[in-house]
Amino acid sequence: MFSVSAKTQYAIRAMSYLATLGGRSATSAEIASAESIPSKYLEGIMSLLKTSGLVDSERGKHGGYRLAADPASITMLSIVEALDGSVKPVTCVDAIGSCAQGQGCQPRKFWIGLKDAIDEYLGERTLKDVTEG
Amino acid sequence: MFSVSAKTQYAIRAMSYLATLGGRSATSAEIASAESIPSKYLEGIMSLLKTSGLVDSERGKHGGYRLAADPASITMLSIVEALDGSVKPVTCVDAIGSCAQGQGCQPRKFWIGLKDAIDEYLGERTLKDVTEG
DNA sequence: TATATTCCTACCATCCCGATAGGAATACTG
DNA sequence: CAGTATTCCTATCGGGATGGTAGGAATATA
Repeated sequence: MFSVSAKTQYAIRAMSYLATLGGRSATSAEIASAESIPSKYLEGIMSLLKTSGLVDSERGKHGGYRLAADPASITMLSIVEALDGSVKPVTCVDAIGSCAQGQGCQPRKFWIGLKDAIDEYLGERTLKDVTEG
Repeated sequence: MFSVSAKTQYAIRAMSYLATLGGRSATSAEIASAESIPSKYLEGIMSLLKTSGLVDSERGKHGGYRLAADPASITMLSIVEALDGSVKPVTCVDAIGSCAQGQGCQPRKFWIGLKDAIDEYLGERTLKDVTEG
């Protein structure tokens, strides 16, 4: 359980690849080829990364993608959230007044604690940590 | 992302309900009614809990389910694993030699670390913690 | 104008999941 | 033994998410 979508795994590999380029930009096709990711599928992923501000893009000839920030300042949490949304074990974790049990709901506290644990782990590792040995 | 299946949430509620009975047994139908869980669906869930040794069951008239252990010694991890399997963000976390990158694969270490963080959180809370206020 | 790229929309196939149905096995009760 | 209440097993189904494809519009360069 708690498996990570292919989309997110692809995104991490794409980001890692960009991190190795030292600021140079790469086209979606180049990344797809280098990382063995379905080319057309990756296009959509790169768009999501763009929307979230994790990469910058340029269109037209000689266009492509580059990291929008230093690998050391891009958290894994930001990548994961860009594709699959925020960590939410159960739907009520962010619905403040929605719990019929009120603010003392113990299960809800339990799930929020899990979310916090995951967010903390993902938030304190960066793309640099995962990319470099 | 990382949402918990309805099956697991149902299971936790069913286990919580059993925990309130102080050792008395309850039928699947009673639990379903008390917790507003689809009755037939819950039957299958109880079977899984039985297989995992979390509950004991008796068939026939006056049959039913009871907790197999004290709520304080049933970890949330054991419940979650009974239904959705072990925490496995990516498939390679437990495939020792399967990583083409060898033992130094950094992404794999990252995912294993996430698994460990989740397992630790779930492993150190018990049914008692979640059931009681 | 030609070409290479991002970007947008629609579509499709497949799998997973929540849920239902029906009935077999089992155990108690009179 | 007959009836009944239960667990347990197997099959099925509909819907939604997911991985992946297709085609083309917008945009930039040469």
